Amino acid sequence: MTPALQSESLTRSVEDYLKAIYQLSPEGRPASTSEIAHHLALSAPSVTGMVKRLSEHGLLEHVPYRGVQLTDEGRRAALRMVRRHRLIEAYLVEFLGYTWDTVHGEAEQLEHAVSDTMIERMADALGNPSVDPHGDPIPAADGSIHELACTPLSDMAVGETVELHRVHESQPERLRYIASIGLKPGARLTVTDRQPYDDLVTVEVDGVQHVIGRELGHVLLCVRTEAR
Amino acid sequence: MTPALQSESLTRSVEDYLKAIYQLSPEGRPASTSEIAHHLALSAPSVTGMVKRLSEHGLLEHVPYRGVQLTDEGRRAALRMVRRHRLIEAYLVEFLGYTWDTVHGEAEQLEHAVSDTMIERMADALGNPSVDPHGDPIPAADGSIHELACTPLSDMAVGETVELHRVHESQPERLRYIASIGLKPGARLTVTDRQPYDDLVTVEVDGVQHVIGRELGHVLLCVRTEAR
DNA sequence: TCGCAAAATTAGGCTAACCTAAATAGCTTG
DNA sequence: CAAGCTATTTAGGTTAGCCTAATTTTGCGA
Repeated sequence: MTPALQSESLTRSVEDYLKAIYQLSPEGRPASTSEIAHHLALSAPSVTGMVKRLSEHGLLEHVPYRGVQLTDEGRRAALRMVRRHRLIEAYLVEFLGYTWDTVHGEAEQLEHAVSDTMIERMADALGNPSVDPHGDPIPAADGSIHELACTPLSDMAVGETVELHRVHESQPERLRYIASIGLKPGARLTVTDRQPYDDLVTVEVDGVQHVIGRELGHVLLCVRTEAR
Repeated sequence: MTPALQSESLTRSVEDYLKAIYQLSPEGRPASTSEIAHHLALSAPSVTGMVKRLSEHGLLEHVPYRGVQLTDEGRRAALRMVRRHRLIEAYLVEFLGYTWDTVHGEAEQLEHAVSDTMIERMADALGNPSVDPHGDPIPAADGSIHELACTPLSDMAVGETVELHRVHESQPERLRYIASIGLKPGARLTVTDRQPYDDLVTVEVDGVQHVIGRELGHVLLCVRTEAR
């Protein structure tokens, strides 16, 4: 393995790859070349090439034709990017009048450009929050992260009342729709109906009924509560 | 000339070149290859190569062996970068606890990464300031810039009382020294002595005398005032 | 278990930006 | 006014990161 890349010297591309691989491999399941390519909007051969370089630098392990896993060093770098991204999102909403549908793209750029010092200043200004505006947990500076156990809305039974914790979506248009029907982290909702086809569930939010399809139901991560 | 580069598509490097050339050519005097190379810490051949590309894209005019001047389009792009840089500096000092000696490097990165929207939000949060923490004027969003007529301290005569308006310096260590002797934009100082060698002038700031050499004297830009 | 489709990799190329070494243009001065 | 120094440009090469086309591997279904 080539002399370790210092954390400073990771390029933008490398940072993007590491973050993508981290997000594509929950519980350390390997990520495939085509998943990574799709996530980053690149061709598969480009990914193969970069994966080779990154594994030579000790940031990940690649078993040809089998997939890719981050090493501890790679995971550390990935979590650093996730922390940056989510803190930036939180800062933009809190201090610069952004709404949750517009922060992703801006953060995607800034996460590569901001110094560690500035990130920590932003964290301080925010009071070291534990979640970002979508409810996603913000890894600590030491790399620890506490994922709250959530269940997708689509797995909830009729009659359950739940609190919405996370909204796993980054497309602005979809986020605007979600917000428009009152769904934000912290919202309380009750499952009032469920169709035997297509995982369609009906929920009541703020006294209004909405039908939620399969795709959306997987994006809305909830925690069960007692009805109030 | 090749189809105009859209403003969005300028690379980091191109933005740096344009800003450098702008800063190296007051009143439209052409900038030389070696000046640009020195300013950007690049080799002269690299500059020749980039200059050729930029002039093909209509951002500047190059007369071989004679130097380089920005076109209107190039100047617009350069002023956009200067605006970004200075607003970012102001924002970091005002809202994130930075001091004037530490903002330059951070802004140098951020100026390439921040969206136009975010820049304008920062400007609003600051109340659309006209100068940055070093007293340098911030170009307006439309590209207009109002340079206050200043005189270097080294040109002041004994007995004059002046107000310090701009400090043309970006090296952290030097800025810390300057601040440590009470010199900040807005400071009032009186020239109490002048040596017949080396342009050494003695000034009184807050009742304390300091000897200022030639280099520093050129960096401190002042406006004459009546003694109070 | 054979054959085929999908996934992955290899081969070969391109562009932006940088570099060093070599050649040339322009200025200055004896 | 020629010699020589300096500034600049040309020539040729490198690296990172991307691409398409061709090839190879894997796994699945008949």
